[in-house]
This record gives sequence, C-alpha cells and structure tokens, in this order.
Amino acid sequence: MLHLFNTLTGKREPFKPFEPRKVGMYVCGVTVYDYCHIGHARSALVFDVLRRYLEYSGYTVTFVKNFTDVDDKIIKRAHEQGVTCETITKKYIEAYYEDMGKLGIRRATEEPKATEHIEEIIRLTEVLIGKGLAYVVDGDVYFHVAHYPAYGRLSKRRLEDLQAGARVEVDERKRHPMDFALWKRSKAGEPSWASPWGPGRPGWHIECSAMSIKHLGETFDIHGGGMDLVFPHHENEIAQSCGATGKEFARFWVHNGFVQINQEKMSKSLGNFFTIREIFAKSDWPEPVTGEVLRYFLLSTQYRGPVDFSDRAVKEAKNALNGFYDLFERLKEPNGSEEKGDGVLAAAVEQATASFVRAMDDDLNTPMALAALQGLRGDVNKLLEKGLSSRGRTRAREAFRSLGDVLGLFQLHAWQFGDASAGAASSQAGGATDEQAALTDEEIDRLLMERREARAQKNFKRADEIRRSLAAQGIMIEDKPDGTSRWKR
RNA sequence: GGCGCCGUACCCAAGUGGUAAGGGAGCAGUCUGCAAAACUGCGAUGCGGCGGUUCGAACCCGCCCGGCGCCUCCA
Repeated sequence: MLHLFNTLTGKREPFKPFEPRKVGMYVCGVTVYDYCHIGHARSALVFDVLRRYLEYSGYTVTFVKNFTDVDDKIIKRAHEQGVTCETITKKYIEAYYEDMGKLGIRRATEEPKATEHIEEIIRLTEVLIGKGLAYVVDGDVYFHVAHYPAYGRLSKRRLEDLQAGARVEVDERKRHPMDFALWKRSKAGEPSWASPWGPGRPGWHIECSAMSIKHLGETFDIHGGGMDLVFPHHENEIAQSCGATGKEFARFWVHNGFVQINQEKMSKSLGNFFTIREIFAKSDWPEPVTGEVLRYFLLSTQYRGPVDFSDRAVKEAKNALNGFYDLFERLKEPNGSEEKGDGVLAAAVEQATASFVRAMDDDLNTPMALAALQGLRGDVNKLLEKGLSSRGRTRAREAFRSLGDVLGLFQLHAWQFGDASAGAASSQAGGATDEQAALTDEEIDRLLMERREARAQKNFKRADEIRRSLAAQGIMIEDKPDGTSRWKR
C-alpha cells in the first residue's frame, strides 16, 4: 500500500482515499507571467508521477491543476509591455503546455483558471464574512486569522512566532498583521470584476480554495505543491476552506523539494535559474531524448529532498539511460533461436516489479524504483547472453515499457538508435535532429554501408576513418556480430 | 528571534536498530580487426565530529561542526 509523507501530520502515513478506488488530487500550478524553470518542471513531474502511480495502482484519479492568471506580477508584466493581462497569460499558458509537453507531463483532468471562477470566489468570500472570519475595509476583504484558532496547523507556526520575525510593513487597516487579502479593490487599469464590495479582483490564496472545492468537493484526498507554498499559501487555503465549510479540507498534503544550483535554491531573486526552454535549446540531444534525460535526472532523487541541477548530473542521467536503450535495441535484434533464458525471465520480471512497487509505495522512492529497473536491466542482459526467444525478448520489452510508463520513461519507440534498417524510424523520433547536425540519417546510413564494404574487404584503415569522422560529429558506431552496425548520437 | 531540512565512496543516491541497494565515473579481465555494448571482478571496517542508550546504531538521545530552506512573491 502506498505511504505518503503528509505535511499536515509530519508523518509518513498509509494512503487511503476518502472514497474507495477514487482519488481527488489538487496541485497548485503556476502563475503565468513568465517561462517555467526547471524547478517548476520538478513539481509538475512529481505530481505527474504520483498521478501515474495511483492509476497504475488501480485508482481513478481526478487530477486538478490550476493556472493563476490574475495576480500582481501579471499586471506588472502587462504594464511593462503595454499589453493586456490576457496577452501575457495566454502566451505563458501556451508556453507551459509546450515546455511540460516536452517533458512528457500529462495534462490534468481539469486545469481551471482563477479568472473563470470569480463567482465561486465571491461566494466563498461572502460565506467567510458571514461567519465573522473576514472583514471589509475600503473595498478590500481580509481574512481574520485571529478568529481562526487552527491557523498555523500545516506550517507548525504560531501566530506569535510569526509576528516576532515579521519583516513586512504592516498595513494599518488590518486587524492582525497576518491577515491576508481575499479580495482586492482594483486600481485604475487593473483587471476588475464587480463584487458586493465594489470592483476588484481576488487575492492569491482564495482561488485555490474556490477551485478545489468546486472540482473536487469540500473534502478531498491530496493537495500538492512546492515546499515554498506551505506557508503562507497552503496555510491560508486551509484557513479559508475549513473556515467556510467547517469540514476537513485536503487530507494529505504533499510537498516537493527544490531544485538547487550549487547547493542553493534556484530562484528569480538570485538569478540562478534555468528555464526549461533554455535547457532544451542548449541540449545537443534530440528533443525527446533531452526530455527523457531530464525526467530521469529529476527522478533520481526522492521528491522531498533537494536536487542539484548541473550539466554533469544531466550527463550522468543520459549515460544511465543509454544502458536501457542499448538493451532495448538489442532486444529488437534477432538473437538466434536460443531460448535458454526464457525460463527465468518471468521470475526476474516479477521480482523487479515487486521491488519497484515496494519502492514507489514508500513515499514515491523513485531512486529506489530506478534501482529496481537497473536490476532488471542487468538480469535481462545476462539472459540475453544465454539466449532469449523472440517471445521472451518481447516480454522483456513490455516489462520495461509498463514499469517505465509509471515514471514516464522508456516510451520512445526509437531513441536516436538505429541500424541500417531502422534508420527511418530513428529520424521520426528525432524531431530536433536539427540545424548543426550536418549529416542526415540517410547520409549516415550511406557511410555505414561504405564502412561495411571496407570491413568486409579488411580495409580497416578506411573503416576507422569513417568511424572517426562520424565520431567527430557525435555519432557512435557499434558493430554487431553479423557484420552490420548500429549507430547513435 | 521562531519553525524546519540536510551532511553516506570520486560524483549522484537508497538504507531510519541487526551488520553498507543502485547508478555514473574509474581500474582490471572476457569478447571484438579496432571500438562500443554486454558480461566478470575490484572499489566506503565505515555513514560530518564527540559522547551516551543498547547484546548490537549510519539509523535512537545529547552536544558540537558544516550546509540549506521557510517566516516576503516564489514549484
């Protein structure tokens, strides 16, 4: 059974959904005013994998991930560029789909936007005012934390402690320094909606309460997001939601750790961040390969810990992945009619699956799950030496494919691998085989043919020349026992 | 000032009381025209340091050292 670390209780707990076989999960998405960086990718990936694993485990998952499309930063950006907020949000929502798509992040079941839930937000705010948990000041509405005794439950903070360190200028109109805005009066030129308190726009936290309740109900199973959202965002969400409904809000709170650069948090203020598109643009590998390499890299650390991003770490992920794709290539090739390995294959797959599930059940321990896959790789390689029937080889590939699918790995039909006969397939997969690569797959195949001739005539000088010139362009040749060769970038 | 996290081999990273998973890199060997891949073997008597609890600790407790995060928009 899946165990998840629940920020609310501070413990690793067995995960049982509210309704059997069904899971409702809400994850805070992004504020769409800029391109996503690798940190956003990690968060999206963690919850994409959690969703995939829940589905693999037999649950029907309703996965809601929002876009914050009204916010100070968006307004600021729109003013700077002299365009409307919609222009900004539309652009970055599209960019989000494009970038996350390259990483194999699946779309959520629902992807609501704050601006499409103004009615729900206003209604929720009215309820809070009615219950004495919120008050109106000059067209602004604030949540009154002092009237909500459980405030601080998630982040384990006490109001007194927060005040001691508060470095924020206190708004005199607020009754308590930690009171936060549910509704903000609009200034001229800002997006604005009519409300009982005058024209205005929602505060940041209220949208998530309104949207999660609308799409998942008042109580649901999992609420996720980055660690930095624990306070104040999620704390405030709990206060608003529980305050309004009087019921439990999310049962499990799951938070992912940061991506770091040189042991430091990656953030805009430090200027040490890398956008996803920048990473893809710089990569020498075809786009699908880069996407999978980034996935492997991000999953090589358990989601709650920090993960340090570096060229070296990414290269290591690529190398580790190479081993799998080399094996998949070999599994496709004829291997005689031997089948001495078939007998133990089933047991090896079963054992690896058990280890994989055990790892994932343990708070999504993806490094351990990857180790299980690596173990199977070793086992299958050994069996291949003994000889696997074509049925056995197909079975092995299916095992990698179905387990890999949980992590979003191993789904490429042909990576950048291919032999003479598979050249066409590899060019399909490599969408970004691209500008600087002087050689097309066809040219490579032609050179390979020439090299094969040369080798047949024991003209090794010419054969090595071809190998060297291809290597200079980043193309590796591997000779197979039958005299043909496969290549990879 | 408050709350919290982390420190395991050259690098990444599991392990949370029973005697150190896995990957990458490296070295040696088998195979190969060469190379790559694959396979075999090597690789931390030690898990930041010092004490303590225990038959037994990387794992529990205490102190110390070092790094980081949150408390302000932030995945």
